[in-house]
Amino acid sequence: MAKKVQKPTDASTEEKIREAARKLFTQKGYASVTTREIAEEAGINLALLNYYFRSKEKLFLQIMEESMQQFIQGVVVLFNDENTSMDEKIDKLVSNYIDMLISYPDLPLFILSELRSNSNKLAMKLDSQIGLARSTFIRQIQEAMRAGKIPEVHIMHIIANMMAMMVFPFVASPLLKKIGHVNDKQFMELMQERKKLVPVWIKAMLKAR
Amino acid sequence: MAKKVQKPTDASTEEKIREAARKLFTQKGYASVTTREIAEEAGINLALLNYYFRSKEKLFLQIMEESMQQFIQGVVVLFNDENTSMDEKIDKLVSNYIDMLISYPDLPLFILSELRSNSNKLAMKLDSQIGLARSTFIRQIQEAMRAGKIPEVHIMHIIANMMAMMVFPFVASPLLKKIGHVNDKQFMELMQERKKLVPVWIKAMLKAR
DNA sequence: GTCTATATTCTGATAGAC
DNA sequence: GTCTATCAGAATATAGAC
Repeated sequence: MAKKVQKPTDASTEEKIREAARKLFTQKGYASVTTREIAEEAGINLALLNYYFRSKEKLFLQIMEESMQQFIQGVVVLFNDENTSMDEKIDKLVSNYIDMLISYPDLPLFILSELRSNSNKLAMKLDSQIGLARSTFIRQIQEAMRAGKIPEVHIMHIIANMMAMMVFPFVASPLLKKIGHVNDKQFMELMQERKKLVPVWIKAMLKAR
Repeated sequence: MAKKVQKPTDASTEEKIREAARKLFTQKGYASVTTREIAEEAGINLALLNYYFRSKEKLFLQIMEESMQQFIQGVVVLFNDENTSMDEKIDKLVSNYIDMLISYPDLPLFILSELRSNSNKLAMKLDSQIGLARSTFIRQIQEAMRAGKIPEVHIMHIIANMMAMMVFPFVASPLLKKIGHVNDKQFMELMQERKKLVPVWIKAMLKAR
């Protein structure tokens, strides 16, 4: 009975700030969020933010590293399983990844837009994430192409297409809701539906010529 | 011999500012751009920007209206042609739209990210654009579904999939370049390739069940 | 570790001369 | 119409007390 008695705050202050920053950055982007907002959202004082993270940018870079890992690694990890067929892998990947996106719907647009406006700051962090991804993910697909199960196209097309089918609806959600006349609840139901539909579409695409 | 003699500036000052703003906003997003930057890029003084547009936000809303029109109308206009088959429409739409995206590769990410962080300001402008889109574009597809040429799924899926295949690579270009080990030139060549590939993939997807 | 107060720079916008 | 100079407010960051 030591730790909890000493401090009335449950989650550590550092973590509270990190959580607040993650929420606001993901919702509004780096440039639109002020450090005061983050401090208020975290229920602490502005000075404390700089005490823990030294600067807005350093805090941002920490958040971005975690976010990029979540965004990219999610695609990769599942492809490391050598015991399932290509088609089974697609089923699993899509289902799990869309589940992740349903939990963090603002994640992809956040990452992609910060990657555009802050490419200089983030190039290194991106590289380290990609490094882990390249190795296993891509080899799997290229083998299937050489085996003649899939028409030969540049691997980037395949990756782009698969990511597009999973990620794009979340990136364009405000637009798609308007065009499709669906509300937030219906939209999420449609995303649930996509867990079964997208694998069918991807497999059809892969074989098309 | 009146107009050009009176003013030494070739493109009207107003247009120079608009061009500079469009360029910077699309590259970096509303919040990351300062009015001073825009003035410098336009080669004029900060005060002039406010003289012509009264405020940063008013300037932004003008740019956004034009950009959204270009982004959304491009998809729609081509679907108004009643004299071509469904498949021909897809070929034309994809080819023309990807051409547009090659000319303005930053447009989609700009619009989608501003739509997230400024949904309040932009809701009206979005509605008026969508209004024009809904009518013809969607009816065409729904007819094909009722005719049994396409499995019945929610129309939003179809729109999302088609947009995803055309737009997503441009939204995720920094990521895809890294993962696919392609440079800027190769990337654009792959986008050219997609003008022929995407229609094939879309048709395969539409028929898949 | 946490706060208040403050220094410093930046940003949007305007006043006023030409 | 275009510029210089400047204001008022906001934002990041730090100093210093507790």
